[in-house]
Amino acid sequence: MVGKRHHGSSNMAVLLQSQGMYKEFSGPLFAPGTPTGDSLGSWSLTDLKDGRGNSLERPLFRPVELDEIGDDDSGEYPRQPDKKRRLTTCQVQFLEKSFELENKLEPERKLQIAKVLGLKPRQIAVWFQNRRARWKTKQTEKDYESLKSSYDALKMDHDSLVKEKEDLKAEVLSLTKRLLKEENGSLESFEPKRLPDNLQNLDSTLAFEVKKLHGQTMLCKQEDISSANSAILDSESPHHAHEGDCSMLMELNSYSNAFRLDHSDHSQIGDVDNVKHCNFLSPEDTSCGSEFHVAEQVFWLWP
DNA sequence: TGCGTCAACTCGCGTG
DNA sequence: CACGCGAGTTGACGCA
Repeated sequence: MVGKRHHGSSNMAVLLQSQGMYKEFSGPLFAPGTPTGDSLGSWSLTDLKDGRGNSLERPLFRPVELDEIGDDDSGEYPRQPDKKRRLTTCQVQFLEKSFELENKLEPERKLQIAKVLGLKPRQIAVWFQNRRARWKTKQTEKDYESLKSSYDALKMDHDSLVKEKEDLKAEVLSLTKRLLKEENGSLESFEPKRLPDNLQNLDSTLAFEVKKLHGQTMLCKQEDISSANSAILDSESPHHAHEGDCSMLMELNSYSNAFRLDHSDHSQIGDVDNVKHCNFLSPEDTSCGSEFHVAEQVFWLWP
């Protein structure tokens, strides 16, 4: 018994010091008369506060009934009754602080805490397991809230971008139609002006790459734009429009697709798929008919 | 009395 | 194979 008392007291100091809790538990530990308190020295939890800041002067142990004390697994801890009983506020607070410091429980630490709190090591292990489960649940809730707010923000961004895109699309359509009207409705008088600088650069890059990769004469030439234009303007034969030249349209739409063509077979250039690639708007968007098909290409030819 | 919380249990799995 | 852990469940308990 003497050995036990000494052991418990020194364990307490070591445990509390090692956990940085020495100061908080520096007062007398157990209320006088607590059956197990006497064996563990004169510590108490008078410095512990409850959730409202009130001092907790309850004994660390709940009072152990005499008939609860008996043999258990280790023979060293009071036998708990079969009925479930809640841990005292002080025990929970001690465990919480211990959990804050380290949410895993090494065997030696488990024994020390069990001794300090007068509980079975098994109870400490169970408490830590349940505590980890509660922590994980809360963490999951936090993660969910965080992800949800991110999702909401992204969705708002996305929605506004979609709306902006629709507005721009409508504006393009409107301006294109207006442009055609201003040209007296005659596409014949429609002369494409010079390309924007960036597109001219792109075109020369294309030419270089075509020569380099295929060692052949460039399929599409910048100087053929005028003939391409007249072909494009032939709204009755979009297929034919690509046989002569579609350099600009191809470069704008599908750089890689253009290079995948088998240049020995020029008939592929006019394939339906390639016609699609030469459109900026989706192929499904054919509500405006061939006039719009031409108009949209003209729009991109226009500086 | 219904419901939420929590200690304790069971089961399955991973690890040394 | 013992041990510890996570996940799921059970049952006691406190409260409105």
